[in-house]
Amino acid sequence: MKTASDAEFHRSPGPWPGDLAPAPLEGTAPSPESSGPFRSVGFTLSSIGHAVSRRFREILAPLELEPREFALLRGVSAAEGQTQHAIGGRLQIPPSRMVAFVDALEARGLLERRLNPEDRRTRALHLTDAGRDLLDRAFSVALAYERDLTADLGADEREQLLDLLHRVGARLSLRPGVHAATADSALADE
Amino acid sequence: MKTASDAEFHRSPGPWPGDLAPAPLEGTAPSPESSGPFRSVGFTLSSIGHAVSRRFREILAPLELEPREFALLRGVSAAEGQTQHAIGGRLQIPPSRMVAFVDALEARGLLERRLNPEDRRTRALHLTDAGRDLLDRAFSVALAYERDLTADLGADEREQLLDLLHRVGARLSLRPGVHAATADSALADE
DNA sequence: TATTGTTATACTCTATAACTATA
DNA sequence: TATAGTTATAGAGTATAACAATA
Repeated sequence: MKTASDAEFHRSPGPWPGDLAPAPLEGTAPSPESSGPFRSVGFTLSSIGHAVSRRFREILAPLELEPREFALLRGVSAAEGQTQHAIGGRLQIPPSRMVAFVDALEARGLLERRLNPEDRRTRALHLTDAGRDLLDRAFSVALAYERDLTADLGADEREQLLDLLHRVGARLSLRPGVHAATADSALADE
Repeated sequence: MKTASDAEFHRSPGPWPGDLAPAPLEGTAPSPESSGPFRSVGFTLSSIGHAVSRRFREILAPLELEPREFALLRGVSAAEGQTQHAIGGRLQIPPSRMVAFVDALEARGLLERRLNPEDRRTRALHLTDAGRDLLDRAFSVALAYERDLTADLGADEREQLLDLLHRVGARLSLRPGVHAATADSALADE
């Protein structure tokens, strides 16, 4: 049993260990269109997803913003004035982690905690003008990145890709255990 | 400047911070520019890649094998008898990390270090029978997972997906800096 | 002097749980 | 008694550098 959410703000599950072809390490460079006869969708998805995240982190770096900080600014922007608890809950950030994130962004003047006279335990989060400004810039960076990523795709291909991805993604949201693809079944025949 | 490789055995770049639609947290999206169903390829790739990795870790867990350990076993299997240094180099595992990984797998009797009389600094890595056995089982689990992931796709759709993914992936292997999509450009117009 | 493998150290990240102040 | 936010603590993971043995 997993304890709780293992969603966005939690530790990454780590990389995929390589393609399924038995001996890909010899010979030529790991070029994307290498001569492998079998290419795993799982491997490809995992490594491209990894690369997409890494690159996004890189292009966001000049704004001195981590992806998760971007996400938090977005979360505040989308629910301005809500409590730290509520916003953290939506992003599945544990309370104790929220403190550090908000501290850092508040210290940079990007958002602020406001006291609520009606419930003096809570802190309402608001973006500052600087925060809104930076969030706008981060958005435009993210949009440029998105355009760049899909620059070689026609509009129809882009839709096709998203459709196929969602169909694969739908397989993943099924609960584990009802699948044949667990190592338990491999253990069974030992 | 990055120090060196940030490939498979290094810390994950972390999750994508959410889709690009400005206000996705409320009930229905009152998004002004991207009316409704704008879905970012970057977001989708990142989150599905994440989910694929996480699930793979889960289905491998009954074998008491982490994805990276699976990768290392594969690496040894593909280059049996080569030095720890050489195999680690191919998988881009820093030397000091190799020690711990090999220690753990050797302690479980899955691989062994053999001394090389011709160069007594080096350790040649070999799989044991148990290691080969476990690797086989891990492979069959990975193949079942792959089949499950793509169960809703026809053979042609599968090829199409891989093709589209590789075309997006090709955008990522370009060096950063030559892109328009860096936050530097957003900084420029402040 | 360079290289292979090892060990040691320091640092980051984060999960957990105590703690406070309110309610 | 329960909740919002904070602080403290401990543990995992890992990058870096020092190190020993060998070339």
